[in-house]
Amino acid sequence: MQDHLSTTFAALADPTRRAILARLALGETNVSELAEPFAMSMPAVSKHLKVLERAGLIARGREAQWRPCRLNASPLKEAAGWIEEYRRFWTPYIDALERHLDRMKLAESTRKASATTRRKAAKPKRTGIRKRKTRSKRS
Amino acid sequence: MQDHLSTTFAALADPTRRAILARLALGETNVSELAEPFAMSMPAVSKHLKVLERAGLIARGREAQWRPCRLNASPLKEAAGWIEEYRRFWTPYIDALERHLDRMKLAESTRKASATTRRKAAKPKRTGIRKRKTRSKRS
DNA sequence: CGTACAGTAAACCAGTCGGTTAAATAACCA
DNA sequence: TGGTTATTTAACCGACTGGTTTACTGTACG
Repeated sequence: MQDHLSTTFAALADPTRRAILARLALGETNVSELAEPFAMSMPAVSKHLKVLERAGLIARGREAQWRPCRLNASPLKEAAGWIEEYRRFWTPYIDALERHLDRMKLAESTRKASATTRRKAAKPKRTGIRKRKTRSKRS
Repeated sequence: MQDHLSTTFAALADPTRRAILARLALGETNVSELAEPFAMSMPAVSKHLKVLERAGLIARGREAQWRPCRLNASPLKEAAGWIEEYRRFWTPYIDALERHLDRMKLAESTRKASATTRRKAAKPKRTGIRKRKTRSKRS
């Protein structure tokens, strides 16, 4: 796993690890207390913590025989930044407007496209996607 | 992979798939055009698309022999919502303030903790984490 | 000192992931 | 009809994941 973003998202792609982060948002604790709510062995939790640590999402210290864990949210900033780029696509009004404009622009470009040199391979004729109705199988 | 959030984050945890989403943010295309920038076979891209589709991040239609793909960002909304809960932990001022208050509260609670019945197993004495200095190996 | 406790490491296992090649499906085109 | 193009499916592979059990390392404490 090369890039920061990938390790961050991979670390977040597990409900146990997200729950651990949620717990750590309440303050630092040791491993046993983190493990307590989960129906799994300590080594399993220890592995999850290692994943979170390698993703930079937690920091671990030493306090006698305990290893206090603390949340470090800075990788989340990067992740949030990446996702944020797509906000306009889920903000309904913007999305609808955008698609409308897109369609307009397309209509216009196709109107004068007859004479244009064909670019790249196979720009499909773009009649739209039919909103999932025609997906055959895959119930 | 049970929950929505996990499948979404898992789908995002791959640079190829994020690049595909980035491409789709520019408008819908077919599979060949999506595959073009990547040094991998078509079936590999097809699998990535299937992952994205199962995560609800793209919708696929049919246009003759082409399968136009379109971005569907709504799962990102949920993901952004989850991450957003942690914003205060990476906003520096808020974070510092919060940790300060946390330390105050702790100092106070430990001051009157001598008489308290010991709760749960091993609440560590919480002298802090020493910011990664003592992590022994793991260069 | 020895014992109990907190946590990690090692070895193992089944299942998933990201990729491959080869073959199948589907639609167009001559 | 048969060929070309776009895409998916199938079978396979090596690597990684998420879990287990068992054994080890520290540290505290009686």
